[in-house]
Amino acid sequence: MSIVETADAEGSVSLHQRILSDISERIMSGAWAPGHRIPFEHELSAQYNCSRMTVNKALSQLAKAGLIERRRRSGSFVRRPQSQAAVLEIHDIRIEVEALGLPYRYERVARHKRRSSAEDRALLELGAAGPVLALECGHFAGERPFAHEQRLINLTAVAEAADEEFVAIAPGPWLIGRVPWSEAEHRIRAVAADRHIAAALDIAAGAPCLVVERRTWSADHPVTHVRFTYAAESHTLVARFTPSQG
Amino acid sequence: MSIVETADAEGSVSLHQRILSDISERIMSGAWAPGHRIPFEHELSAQYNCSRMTVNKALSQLAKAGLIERRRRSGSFVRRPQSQAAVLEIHDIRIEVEALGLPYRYERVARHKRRSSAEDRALLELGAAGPVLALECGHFAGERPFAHEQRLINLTAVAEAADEEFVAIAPGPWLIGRVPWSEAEHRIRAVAADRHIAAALDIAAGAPCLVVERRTWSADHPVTHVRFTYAAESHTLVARFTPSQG
DNA sequence: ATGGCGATTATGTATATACATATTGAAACG
DNA sequence: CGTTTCAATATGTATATACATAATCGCCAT
Repeated sequence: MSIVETADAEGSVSLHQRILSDISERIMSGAWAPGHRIPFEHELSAQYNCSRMTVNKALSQLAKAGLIERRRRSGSFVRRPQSQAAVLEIHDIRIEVEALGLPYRYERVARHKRRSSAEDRALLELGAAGPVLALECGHFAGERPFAHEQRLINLTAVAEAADEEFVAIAPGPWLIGRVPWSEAEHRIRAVAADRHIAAALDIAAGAPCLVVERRTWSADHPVTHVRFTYAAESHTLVARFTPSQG
Repeated sequence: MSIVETADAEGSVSLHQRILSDISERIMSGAWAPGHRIPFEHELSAQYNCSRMTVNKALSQLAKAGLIERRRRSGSFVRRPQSQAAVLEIHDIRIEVEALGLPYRYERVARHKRRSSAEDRALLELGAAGPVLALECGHFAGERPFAHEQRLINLTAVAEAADEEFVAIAPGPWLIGRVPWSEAEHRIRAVAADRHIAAALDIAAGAPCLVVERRTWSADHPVTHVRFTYAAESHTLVARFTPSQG
């Protein structure tokens, strides 16, 4: 999320947004270095000839975005960037494939309904035993395998999934829109392909693969755990930067 | 950035924040599904017995966070989640290592000052030729190699780097705080270790590695390009979720 | 010196009010 | 019947005002 929304498209930006982008620019350009005290609210309201509330709106947003730190009685200060946070966009695989200009094909490989094993519960971070749906799917770009999907769905949280075959539709798009998620966690790592994955992706066993695992919660209930495995050549994750706090 | 900042620690939350978290919870839990019209500002201000401005503050934040969409004359509606965006925190390697409870060691392997080659310019997305500093560094966790760093610094943008040996301090921490960055781009992928990397990380050639590349700009000038290579077992990137707009 | 205390100051939150703006629905008109 | 116009409505922005809260400075007494 960019802080300054519709940056000077024309002259039709609100005052507090102009104040925000003015200050934000001075920080980004380095004119106001970390630690620098930016003008007090009453000074800015005099400069811009507006009320303190308007300035306050701009500065509050800058503080929430982590660009400045506000201290009562002392003023507002440019923050030192702490941890770099990048926004990683994780799209539906169909969209990723089609962005490459290749035809997308989906295939359901396997589907098992079972009582959750200890391993299932570990993956889903599930406390008690209950029914789960285990799925294995292939995603293709043209003729080549693009990604292999191994997914667990917590049927206690998403009972309707038990009646879905997932032949015509992939579980990802099926879940999106049906289940409101509140939280998710991604783990990204490199692995060597085991025999199973090697066969699925049509690569040599031991070849490097990128693994993206996602665990999703909805209102504190585990919903799904999915592991996507990509052959090394086929995929690069791109993350754009956000100047955020630490 | 979580939308509800200090969620009900005690009763000491501001009213607009309570309104925000009330609504946010109803959306997250699915009680208010995508497309649902949430109460008008004047209705909420009656419910909470507060002014419309207070409600407006809460709803504006929800809109900016992408949870709701506001339409003049029609009201505010729960948005359908579009693209999933996760926040990827990329820390300094020292911090990552120490988080594992292992002693951290840094080592500068090589340092070359040169006129930028065509490859350098491609990596930095640099237009004209100019001096660059090429660095190669090792990061160790205990006795084991943890990550290998290959870095280019654009000396046109960061002239002072020419006088730094980078023996005592790693280029990452050196650059942070000295150069205000405004933008960065990350590329994450899996590769097979070539002989050079294999030797540096003390792994077999062809073994899978996680590569994180980062390109950084400051006020539209390319500053640095860095490639971190991790042995597969040593590292997993963790990304937390943000319910963001698309 | 030093420890406490009150005054000062900047931010944090909330209010009532005002007018602008976009959009919709209905009435008026050709 | 279709089009234009207009009023109603919800949000968007800005104001002046008020009081709360936290942090700091300086004064004063010990």
